[in-house]
Amino acid sequence: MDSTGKSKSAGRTIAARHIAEELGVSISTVSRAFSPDSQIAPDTRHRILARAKAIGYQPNPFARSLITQKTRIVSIFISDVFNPFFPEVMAILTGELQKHGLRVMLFHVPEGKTTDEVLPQGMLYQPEYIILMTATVSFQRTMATIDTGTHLIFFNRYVPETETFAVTCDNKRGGRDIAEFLIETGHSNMAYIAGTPDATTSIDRGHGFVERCAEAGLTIVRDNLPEVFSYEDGYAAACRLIRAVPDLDAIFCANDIVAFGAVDALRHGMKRDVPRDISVVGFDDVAMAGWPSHALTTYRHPMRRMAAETVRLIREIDDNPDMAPVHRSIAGEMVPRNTHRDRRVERRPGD
Amino acid sequence: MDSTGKSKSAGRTIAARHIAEELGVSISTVSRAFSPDSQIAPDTRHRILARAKAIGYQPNPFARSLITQKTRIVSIFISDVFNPFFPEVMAILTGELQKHGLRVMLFHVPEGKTTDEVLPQGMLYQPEYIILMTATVSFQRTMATIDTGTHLIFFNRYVPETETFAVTCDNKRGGRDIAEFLIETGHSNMAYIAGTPDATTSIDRGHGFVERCAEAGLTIVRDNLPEVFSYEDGYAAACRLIRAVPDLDAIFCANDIVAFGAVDALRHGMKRDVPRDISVVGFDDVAMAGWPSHALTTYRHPMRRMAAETVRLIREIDDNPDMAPVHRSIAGEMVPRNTHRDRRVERRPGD
DNA sequence: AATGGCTATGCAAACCTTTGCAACACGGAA
DNA sequence: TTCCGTGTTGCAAAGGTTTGCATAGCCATT
Repeated sequence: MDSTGKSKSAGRTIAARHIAEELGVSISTVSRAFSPDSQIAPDTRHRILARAKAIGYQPNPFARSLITQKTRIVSIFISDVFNPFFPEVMAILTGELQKHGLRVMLFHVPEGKTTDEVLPQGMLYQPEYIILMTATVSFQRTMATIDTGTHLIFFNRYVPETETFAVTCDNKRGGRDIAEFLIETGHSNMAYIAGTPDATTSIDRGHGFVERCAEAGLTIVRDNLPEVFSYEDGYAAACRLIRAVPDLDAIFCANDIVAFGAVDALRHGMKRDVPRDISVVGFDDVAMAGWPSHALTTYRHPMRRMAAETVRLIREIDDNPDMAPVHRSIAGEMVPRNTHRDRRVERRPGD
Repeated sequence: MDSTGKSKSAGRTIAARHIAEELGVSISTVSRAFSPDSQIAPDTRHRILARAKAIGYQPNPFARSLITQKTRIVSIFISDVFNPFFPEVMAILTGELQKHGLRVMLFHVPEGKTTDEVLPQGMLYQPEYIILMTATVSFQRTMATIDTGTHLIFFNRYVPETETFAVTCDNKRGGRDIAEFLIETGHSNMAYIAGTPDATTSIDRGHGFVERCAEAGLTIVRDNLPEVFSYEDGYAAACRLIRAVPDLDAIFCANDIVAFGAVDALRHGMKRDVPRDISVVGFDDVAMAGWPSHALTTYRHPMRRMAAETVRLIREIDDNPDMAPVHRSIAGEMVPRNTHRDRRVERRPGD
């Protein structure tokens, strides 16, 4: 009997039922042993938990979330545009969330598609949180998602018009700090190499930089890259700038990769001495910025703190689901290395 | 009536029931509309699917997998040791799997823990596939996992003793190719800077390299790094090697990052001219290996093809679940740039 | 001794789906 | 007309859990 199809690896999953039978209690009691603030005799709970551990039982999360409507899932949306800290961010995010009983599901938004198109797929699993590392999400979809009770958190970007949760680097402040630094060290003829014009990160860095320069009475040259942030783009942009304004004394680049391109362009392509003739400052402080071969003066992106902050934010929302959306922007810090030079000494040797 | 607690955002989830009521059919029929080879009148299916699309209904994956025992989930385990292709690999893996209706869950194995300890957490979701990018998994746990019917796939590493699915770079072949290349270009006094001795990748690269050199009658110096692969390790190791064997004419490094360290050590620390005095070859071909500032001669890691191959493998297993474990190792290719030099010309100018 | 209150447990409904089996309608063949 | 086969649909069980309500036991109070 039992005919066919039932024979393969019989009884694969262990359910609460098994423990209940073994210990002569009801399924409900087993269930209660696993919810901390349930009414159950300490001794009973202990016996159940011990037995569960022995045979490796844990409540089935699917069945559980089917009834509780709480999935403990956070969906992270990524796209092809990667930041250099991606591995660390993923490790921190996944590791910390996991520590607090949350699971990470990953969704990819391919080149030609918008986040709006992929979002419904992720929503099927009714995640409690969605972390968006992609840019392309519309106002309408954002609102529709929030309506379902899922909390949307923008990571390293934000949608200016809407009121949503966001954790970003304080890019404007960063731009200001860099301007401050360059002004303090005696620069007066500066340029900014921006990234893609729609990236809020690049825009804000530029804003801060220009703003602070303006306060000091300086105007700066700008070069808007047509495409994404890349080494080659930085190389080309630096060449263009030097041809247009030969007596530039500093270039601020929207990120380190672009800065590496710029430094190499100046040194090899345009035969300038960095930092003697001209200073270059990046943004991010990627690992190799610290290597002796580059020793890039840059601004440290608080990516790890942002990841940690995101987890903290999620826990706060967990405790208070009706919390109003907040935008946490986190400051980084100047990392002076060897691609800038203090030009004040030339003018005021006695200072 | 309805007293309390029931009022918040009523009827959030839309279920098959709703469509059934609207269209005057049973829930079963709605369900059948979504399984392609189910007996249902084409017209009925059409009506249901149309209505579903209109109100945005899709079968609840939790309830579905509760009964079908098929979760369509693949769990990926990562740790803190990252390869430089991590972002791309994740994008390819997630994107492709998603295309085929599979979902990716991410699990992190923290520094002090072994994969064995975290694996049970991931198993709770009964993934159909597990992709392991971490090293620390025991034979015993491996077998226990396979017993549950979950397919274990090692990515970029493998457990030599066990018979499991694995997709790796053909590291031995790579080592041989590099040896071949250096011998061909007239090198005869070579060294190898290995990574951590337990990493199969590093071991196999070394094996292949040494083996091919031995065939040519050459013995090589080896330097085993005490710690993980890093720029600093490469720097230190190169210094050690040069002090021990001053007339070295080539160093093969277990990866590009180490190679960058070695190049910088030779150039700045040990005052050697690379490639005039000594050649350095890396392994991976990370993005910056191609930048003019480095122009590293290296070996291209077929990481993208490996990711694609992993997806293909999963689809094959999908079609034939009893498939015997296979180890797919994928070859890369030499990428000659400017950190090596053809030394034959010095000896046989007329050749 | 009887009652009240409290704690610990069990029952059963609910969450949403899939699927074997039964029923039903319908058309064609005998 | 009756019967049978075919194609379509519904019923109900199953999957594993959580939780409101009811019950049972126990101790303490009057």
